[in-house]
Amino acid sequence: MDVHEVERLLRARRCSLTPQRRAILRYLADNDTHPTAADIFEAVTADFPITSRATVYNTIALLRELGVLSEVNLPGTEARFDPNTAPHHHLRCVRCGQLTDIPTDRVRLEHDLPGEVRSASVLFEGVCEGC
Amino acid sequence: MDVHEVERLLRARRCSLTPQRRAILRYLADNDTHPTAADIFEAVTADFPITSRATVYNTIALLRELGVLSEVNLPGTEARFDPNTAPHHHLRCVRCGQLTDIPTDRVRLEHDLPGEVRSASVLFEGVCEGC
DNA sequence: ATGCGTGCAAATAGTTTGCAGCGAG
DNA sequence: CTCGCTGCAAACTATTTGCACGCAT
Repeated sequence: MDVHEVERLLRARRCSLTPQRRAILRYLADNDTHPTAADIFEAVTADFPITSRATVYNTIALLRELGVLSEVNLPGTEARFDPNTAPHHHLRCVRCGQLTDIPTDRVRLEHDLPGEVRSASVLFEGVCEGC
Repeated sequence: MDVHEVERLLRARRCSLTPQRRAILRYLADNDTHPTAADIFEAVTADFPITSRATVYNTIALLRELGVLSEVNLPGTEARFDPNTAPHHHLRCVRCGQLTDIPTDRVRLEHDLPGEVRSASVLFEGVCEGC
């Protein structure tokens, strides 16, 4: 996620570039840790102290509308967010719980589904390299 | 999900076969609609009126422990449950929102991930046959 | 009989909303 | 200056928990 591109998109929409939004963008840019809303709130509060949960949720919703943030849901966990909106897959480590992005070129996927299939994402479960 | 097999598993664990649990099992058996906890509560209440949400959640947790029920999480929706615990994939229709099971033999999946990969499930997004 | 499972209600967690005032453009 | 954005707090939704009683075994 490129901060400047997002700022451009926000301006095009006549949305304000408030300090809170900047702080959230700064935290999310190139963040591959799949933070929860609470993670974002905590990090942004440390950066720009006066920020409320509501603003974090509002901004998440806005970024999702702009198509620069995607939501990842896994069984048994809260929603997580991913500034990487290019198609990619995920590996969840069954040992440490960490979620890792997997580029599409490391996976070959074929199917014979009828109709129009627009996208496909794979969730792998296994042991990650760190474990 | 076979009701009789589950009842056997429950007995093996010395768990009671209460009317509420039977009603829940009856509803879930061969149910491919991926119901939410609220769907289950509603359906079971119609079948066996005296059932509380807590019992539905307790039973869901129990069935998950037994490995006969799996949880499916999609962005922007509550948790859904699937009595089909064999490996399979999903197709979410972008038009009607419906979630359909896709058998593994309709998909070919290869990857070069290091380490031990135990399972992989694909979420397709597209237009389903009905639409 | 005896203990697990139940309903109920309250607690908790995550998220959304209403509103008045502030601040970005 | 003006309207969108914010913080706050309350509302809401989904889920979990504590407890006393009742029912399956």
